[in-house]
Amino acid sequence: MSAITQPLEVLTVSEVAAESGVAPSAVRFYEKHGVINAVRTSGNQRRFDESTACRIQVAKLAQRVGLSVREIAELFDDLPADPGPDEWGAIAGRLVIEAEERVAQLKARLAELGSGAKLCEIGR
Amino acid sequence: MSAITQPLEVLTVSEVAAESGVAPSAVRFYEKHGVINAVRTSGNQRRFDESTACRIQVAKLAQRVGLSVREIAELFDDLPADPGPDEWGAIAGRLVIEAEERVAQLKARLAELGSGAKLCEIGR
DNA sequence: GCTTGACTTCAACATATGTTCAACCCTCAG
DNA sequence: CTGAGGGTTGAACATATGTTGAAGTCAAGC
Repeated sequence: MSAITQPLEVLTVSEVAAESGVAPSAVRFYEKHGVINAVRTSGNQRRFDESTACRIQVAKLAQRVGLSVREIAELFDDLPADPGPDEWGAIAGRLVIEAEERVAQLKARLAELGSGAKLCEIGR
Repeated sequence: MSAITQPLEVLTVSEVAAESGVAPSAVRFYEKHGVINAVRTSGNQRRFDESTACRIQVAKLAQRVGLSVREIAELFDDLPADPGPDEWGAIAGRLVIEAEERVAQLKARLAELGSGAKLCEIGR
């Protein structure tokens, strides 16, 4: 089994930043907080794999629906390096579920506020 | 037409805080940023109307789905003092729409990321 | 093997969202 | 009218999410 071990982690901070549309400082920030992962060269420079820009783009979407960086890092916790479409799909699914749950909770609590006439009286 | 002008703005900071489940400092923060409105007594103390606690509770829900305090203040911009159920309903509706729009955008962009195989490859 | 451009860390700054504290002021029940 | 309890402002602190800049190191093409 000669599985060729290709250089999977090859992108620099700037490359990832350009690919994902954020500043290099943000790339370092996301690594520090576990949203993305890097290996280091012998000279201590970060190298990222191809999936990194995708993680960042998903992270930005997640922030928009209310997830914190910590929550996003947790979401990605069991995402392997170089994930396949199936693994990405699972993460995306979980993110959508979480977002929909928040909206469902929003609706439910708004309804509560409206019915428990005492506190508030939203729509009826 | 002797419309009795009842004391509509009568609650103190602490009362609103207790009613809405946040700290008094947060109540002052929300007033400062236009999420809630106060009138002042002759001695310069804040007085809020009964709808204030409701605004705050809705604001907390809105934050959970990704709206900033500024966005929430804008949402409440055309909410009158002492709003009726109809006005509350309109605000609640707009908030739900906004939240659902964000989730829809999340789904759409996740789909884009998955289809434009070049960038990412989420689920297929 | 150099030089130049990119990378490193660390600290300071910036904004958003609050909390805490000190010093002072108002309100209202008795 | 007075005093206790709560309100006021402002500054400092705290956390989250980044950006900027300085001082020094690495990488890679010539």
